[in-house]
Amino acid sequence: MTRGNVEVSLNFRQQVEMWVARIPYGQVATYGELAALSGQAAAARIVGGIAHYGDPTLPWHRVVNRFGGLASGFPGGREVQATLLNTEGVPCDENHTIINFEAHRWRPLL
DNA sequence: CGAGTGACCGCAA
DNA sequence: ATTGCGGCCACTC
Repeated sequence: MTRGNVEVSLNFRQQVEMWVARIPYGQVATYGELAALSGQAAAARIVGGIAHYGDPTLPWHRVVNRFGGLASGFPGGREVQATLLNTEGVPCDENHTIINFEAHRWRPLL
């Protein structure tokens, strides 16, 4: 409600998209993390919905589940997402899971 | 305008 | 160890 504070007035979707846009090159974040950063830790599922219907220009390929596994509905398939991450220096195994996931995980507090 | 669905997460049998 | 279920918000049909 704080008129001077823009973040509070933004909706959940807006905040999620903002956080996704802030994910740096070569790092990844989880749906739950983005949901928590947006104020609703239990709304991780909504983040997936936003990824599907939201702004496609955002780096959604840097968003994965808590296990470091790639998304199932990524445009082009998980193979494409794995290739994109690999290009950024984030290797994935044959199971479409990020290798050394914790090491590449983005830390907003950092 | 109402209801269903979704690229998830955490906990309980 | 695996399976099943509830919860949250936004968007589509």
